Amino acid sequence: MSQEPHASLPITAYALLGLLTFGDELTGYELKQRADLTLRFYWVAPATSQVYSELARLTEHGLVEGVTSQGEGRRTTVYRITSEGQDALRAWLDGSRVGFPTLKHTVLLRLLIGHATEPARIRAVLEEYVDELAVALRDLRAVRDSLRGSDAPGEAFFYPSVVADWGLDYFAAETRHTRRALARLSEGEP
Amino acid sequence: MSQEPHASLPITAYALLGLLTFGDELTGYELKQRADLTLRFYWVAPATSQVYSELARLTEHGLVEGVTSQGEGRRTTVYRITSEGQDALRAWLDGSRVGFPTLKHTVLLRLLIGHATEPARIRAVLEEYVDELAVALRDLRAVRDSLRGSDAPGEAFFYPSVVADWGLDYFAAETRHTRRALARLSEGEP
DNA sequence: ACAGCCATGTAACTCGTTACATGATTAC
DNA sequence: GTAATCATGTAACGAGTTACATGGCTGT
Repeated sequence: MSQEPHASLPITAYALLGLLTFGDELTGYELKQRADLTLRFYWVAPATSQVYSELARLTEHGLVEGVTSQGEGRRTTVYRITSEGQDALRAWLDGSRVGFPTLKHTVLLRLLIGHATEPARIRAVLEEYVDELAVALRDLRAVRDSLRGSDAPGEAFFYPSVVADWGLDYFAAETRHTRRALARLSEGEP
Repeated sequence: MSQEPHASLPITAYALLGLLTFGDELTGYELKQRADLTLRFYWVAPATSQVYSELARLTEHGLVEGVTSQGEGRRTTVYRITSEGQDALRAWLDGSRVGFPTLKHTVLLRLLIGHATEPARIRAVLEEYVDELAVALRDLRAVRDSLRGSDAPGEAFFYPSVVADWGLDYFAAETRHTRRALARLSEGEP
């Protein structure tokens, strides 16, 4: 049970809590997999160890409860969100300042100081990024497709599908921006 | 002088080092301002204390050197990049894996678990984001405009101008994506 | 039998933040 | 004279990572 009702958690804790609101109970391991699948595009892919420590803290606060099954074999704990957890999540969504997204864009950072190396190297960096964007697009498209069937307004995966489509648009836009920068770099030299 | 030539620094150290490659010498305070002005859009706006501690470390490694002027009044230290620093920066640009950008998108995170609160709240979050994007666009446009005059290929601010234009495209795209999501949310309800 | 995945953690460490402290200089 | 800005840090802390340890289960 939660002693401190107003203890503020890191956003990642709410992110993990949010992943538990889609109707199923998950082990730490599964939660990590789910985070890797979807959350990584918009937030982070937390380390396995962090998933477990965050789950421990959420349990302490009573926002999550785990059922441990100790057969003779492997010990596993399945977590589900509690109603206090639902309340806390909603309070976070409703009450906290939104804040501007943070971008840690290693490609743009390199481009910014491009004059410190050869133009060919910068072009190579941008081309590598285009390739990686294609991979990300493919992965995210697979996720998006897996939501079909319950992505209509009111259905379970409506919001995730809106987010996935946003992500697809985002990667497509990034690809265009990268191509535009490459064209700009070619202006100077043949 | 650097004892360990291969001690790997955090990326933020290279980012700050990169800000010192535009031909001028800066105090820690000025470096922080410059980071707030441009770096924050693509990387981070490091805390003041981190700027100073990072400068101390860069100095230890011999990548930067500071000249302290102790008049009778205020003590100030102006930093410039050394040739070892130039080499290290170039080695980082050329040698390290690029890596995919990391997005910590609080808006998308909230949208992902939108079903945990009222639709009206989610719409409000998105509209707030559109407003903040407008501010960011205005700020970045001012930066971009300040580069005019030396933004042609080969000139001092060519790369920064490419980056700034990319950023402007990015914020414009984000605005479109947010509007699209808002439209999607309105499909369900009148 | 052995590799690879499932499952759960601990320990040490770094990055980066907030809060705080100090004092000089400039603008009104 | 006083508020804002310039300028430089220290201390405590928290988030998150990497490396490591342990062992059961599954497919070939």
